[in-house]
Amino acid sequence: MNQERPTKKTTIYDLAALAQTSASAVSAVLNGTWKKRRISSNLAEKITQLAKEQGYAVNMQASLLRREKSKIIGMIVPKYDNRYFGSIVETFETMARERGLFPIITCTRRDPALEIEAAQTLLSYQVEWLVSTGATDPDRISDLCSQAGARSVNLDLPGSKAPSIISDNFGGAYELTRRILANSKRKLGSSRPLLFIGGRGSDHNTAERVRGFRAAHHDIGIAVDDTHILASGYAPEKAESSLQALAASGDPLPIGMFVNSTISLEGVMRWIKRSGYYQNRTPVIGCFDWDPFAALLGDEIEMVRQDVQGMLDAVFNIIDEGKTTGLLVEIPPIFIGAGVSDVKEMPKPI
Amino acid sequence: MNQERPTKKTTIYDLAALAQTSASAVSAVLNGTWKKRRISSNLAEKITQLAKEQGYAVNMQASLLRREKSKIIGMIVPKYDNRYFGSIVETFETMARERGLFPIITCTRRDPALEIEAAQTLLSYQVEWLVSTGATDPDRISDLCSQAGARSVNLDLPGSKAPSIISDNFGGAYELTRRILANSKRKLGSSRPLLFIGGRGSDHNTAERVRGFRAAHHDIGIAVDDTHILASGYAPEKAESSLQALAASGDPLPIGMFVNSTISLEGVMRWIKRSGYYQNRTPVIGCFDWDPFAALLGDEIEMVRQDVQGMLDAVFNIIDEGKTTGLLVEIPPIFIGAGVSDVKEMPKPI
DNA sequence: CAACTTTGCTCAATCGATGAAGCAGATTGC
DNA sequence: GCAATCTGCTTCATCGATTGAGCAAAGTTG
Repeated sequence: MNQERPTKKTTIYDLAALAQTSASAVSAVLNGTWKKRRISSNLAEKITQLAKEQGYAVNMQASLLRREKSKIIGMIVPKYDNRYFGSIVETFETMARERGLFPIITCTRRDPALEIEAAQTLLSYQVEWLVSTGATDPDRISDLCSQAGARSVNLDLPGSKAPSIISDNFGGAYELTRRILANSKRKLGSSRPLLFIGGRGSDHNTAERVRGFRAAHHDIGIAVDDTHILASGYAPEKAESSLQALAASGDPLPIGMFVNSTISLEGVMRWIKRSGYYQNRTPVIGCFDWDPFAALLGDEIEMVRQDVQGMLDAVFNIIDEGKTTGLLVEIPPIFIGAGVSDVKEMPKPI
Repeated sequence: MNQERPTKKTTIYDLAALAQTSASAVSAVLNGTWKKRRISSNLAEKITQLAKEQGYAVNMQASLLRREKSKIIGMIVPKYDNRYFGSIVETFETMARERGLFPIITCTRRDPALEIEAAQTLLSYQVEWLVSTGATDPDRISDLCSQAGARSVNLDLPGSKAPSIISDNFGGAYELTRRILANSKRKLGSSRPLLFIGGRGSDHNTAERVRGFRAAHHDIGIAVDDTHILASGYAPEKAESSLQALAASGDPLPIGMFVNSTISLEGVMRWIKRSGYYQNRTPVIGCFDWDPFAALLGDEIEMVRQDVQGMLDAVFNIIDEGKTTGLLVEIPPIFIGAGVSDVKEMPKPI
């Protein structure tokens, strides 16, 4: 069954020859404009039949070259190794397809140089829109896009040169902190300040979450210990070594933690298990992100789930309307399991 | 900063006009063939400079139309919602790029119709190779590919019309079962048959794993209870409801389980927690797949990690060599944490 | 200095699909 | 019965990049 297959691809010219007609008739039939172009349904049927037999597939390169719109939408994503990005990508693909757009996704492994290169490649493929997810330098990408006549949208991390859709990091962190503090009080009788761990202090999201974290402490009159804000990176190892270092300093660790992502949580849980620091009583933990297994890891892990569907609804809303103003949309994250939350200062999107 | 941007894209003709030269000189300079084509480095520099200033990006559609090879490689993947597929996709992208290939990945959400449609779309984009990961009907896809003059490779689930790379499901399941049985004996004193849960009985991988599961039982002289093989699907809910149904039947559940994937494990863990069936003593569990949080879920979860890097090395080995014979390569999975394993009957790949 | 070679470029065809324009032949209107 | 309209196609230019062929000018050789 595996002959050497130099099978030259069937083109509309081949089909035209077979059907004794012209290439343009074939083209019209196969792209659905044949009624408009007054091709008889007789010929249409014949051509369709032949195309099926020959396993004809349009050459997109040729087709797109001729058309004005590519109907291609690109996405840049940092990693595929957690549920958040996985879900973003899967939802994005589905929603793009629903709109007749062809999604091309590219993973840049948090490498700034690769982000730029990937953006350029996607632009070469004539994407009409480029969604930069968690990009280090979204404005640079927006510039490239506008040079190439493509539109861009930022997701997860905001930029100033394109519409940006992000989680309400401040509001979410405020509420999450409030809950961890409440759990901690319930469990231990008194309210004590929490540890903040994970993320990069320099990025917008982490900064906003730290702000929410501080605000929640402030509002119930607890002082935050600045040495207990450990935003040293996203990798699990970073979280592990930060905890290790802090524990080694002799400073007693807080019994409650705000973990900035599931990736960091991985490191935190591993350290807790390995170090035995907390012995049998595990700390009260909250995580700004969600993972099904992490959610099962003990009773006191409070998780905020970012509203991926909501965020992508907002992204495609912008795309559908063709907006390009630099607006910032904040989507409230979802608190799972627990009852109704009365988050204050949580601005409604749009 | 957001003018209405009808910015027509810069073409080689625009650059040619600006540089007072011909389009073909511009083309030669920008695609690196200018030495071969005897363009002076003077002109080359001038054109390069202009291209940079104008933010020129080659139009891939035009370029690919003219070329013979597209250098595009497609991948079809069922889901992005677990570490296994996430890691496959990320590794695949990296390895493709290393080879100067442009990866296009598409997610089909385990929908057979979407698989075919996606394959066709990718072929329209002139992919040279198509890697079908976990496809329901890989042979159908191989047929489409060979009609279109593209090559195909199957990953994770085997087919008969293209080279297939899969985990050594039999060997892995045999060893995993052996370990669960050993753990169970250590914990409970006696060896009792396990429960097999998750996956689709009809798919190759599940069938092979059941075979390994049976063989391991057989080899230590324990009979497998056929009603304890629950391969009712991949979704977490399927696992949950199967367990619920089995428990409701009055039949006491085994105290050891072979869970066929992390997705199923999600349902299993949820059911165990919700139902309270096992009360405080959790069953001895093994999972044919790996997840960092699941690995932290208790002490007795034995996990096999599929060797993604090894599998993709094999995939690209085939691609690099241009092989098309229908060989089947089985890659041994990795047992983590535990010491050296003495798996018998584990055939070496290739 | 005539005959070659080399240098540095341009011309024009081409890839496959698309769609505006046009052209026969059939049909309708008055 | 002749113009106007309609039907059902075909012709051809076009999208942007690539590349074989070719050409003029400069340089080399004997």
